[in-house]
Amino acid sequence: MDRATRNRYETRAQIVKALAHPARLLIVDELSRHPERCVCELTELVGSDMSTVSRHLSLLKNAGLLEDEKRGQMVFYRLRAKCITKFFECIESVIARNTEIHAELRV
Amino acid sequence: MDRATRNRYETRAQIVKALAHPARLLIVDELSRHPERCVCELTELVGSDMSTVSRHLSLLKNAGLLEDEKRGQMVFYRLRAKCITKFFECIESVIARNTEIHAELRV
DNA sequence: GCCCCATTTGGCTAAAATTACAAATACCTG
DNA sequence: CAGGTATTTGTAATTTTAGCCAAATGGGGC
Repeated sequence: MDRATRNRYETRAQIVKALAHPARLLIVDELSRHPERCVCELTELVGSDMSTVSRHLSLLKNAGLLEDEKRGQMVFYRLRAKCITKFFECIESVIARNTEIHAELRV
Repeated sequence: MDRATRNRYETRAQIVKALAHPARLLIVDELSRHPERCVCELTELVGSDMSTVSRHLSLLKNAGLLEDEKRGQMVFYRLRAKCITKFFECIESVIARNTEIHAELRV
């Protein structure tokens, strides 16, 4: 495999990694249901230290999944990649199927 | 947030984490284009040690994304969650948009 | 049974991710 | 400008992940 191809998968992985955390999935989910949310609101939602949430947010932003806007002393984050929502449906279908199979094995 | 909700995002994250690696994305991509592939073929594709690839595969399988079938002394893996393909399109669109913006900043 | 081949697992090391606390920054208010 | 609030960044400890080599497992063929 050539370097370009390898780089493409590396780039993709970077974006997927940005999503690969429960707190960050929660944040993205929240932002898919609301036009925007400030750091303070998201901090309360996630329930971790604000510094931790801020890092999660900048990670998502660096991946290109969120955008931010500073208004006054607050910073508002918005979801930039709306298509992510469909991905969640796929994930849910996988979970549903996994649960089915678990149930089968149990019977 | 209650424990059930927290668990839901934890479960989702586990699946996303399974995808969050260039080699694993490559594997899933390959399996979306072919009905099945044995470990030896995937090992050659990825270009890492077979033991490493085997671990990637069992990770994806445990997440419910792949299924395997042993025939003779070989093990064949198949993609179980076809909808993942759409996710890749979304990722690609994010990458495309990121590149655009980079270009803008450069000019 | 013995040897060979494909795959998985154990054990270990190195690298990356996560988190909280503390300190810095930035902006608003009086 | 002083004080307060929202957010980010520095730092350091802990945990998780990745990778390879070597050894184990499980079939197949002679």
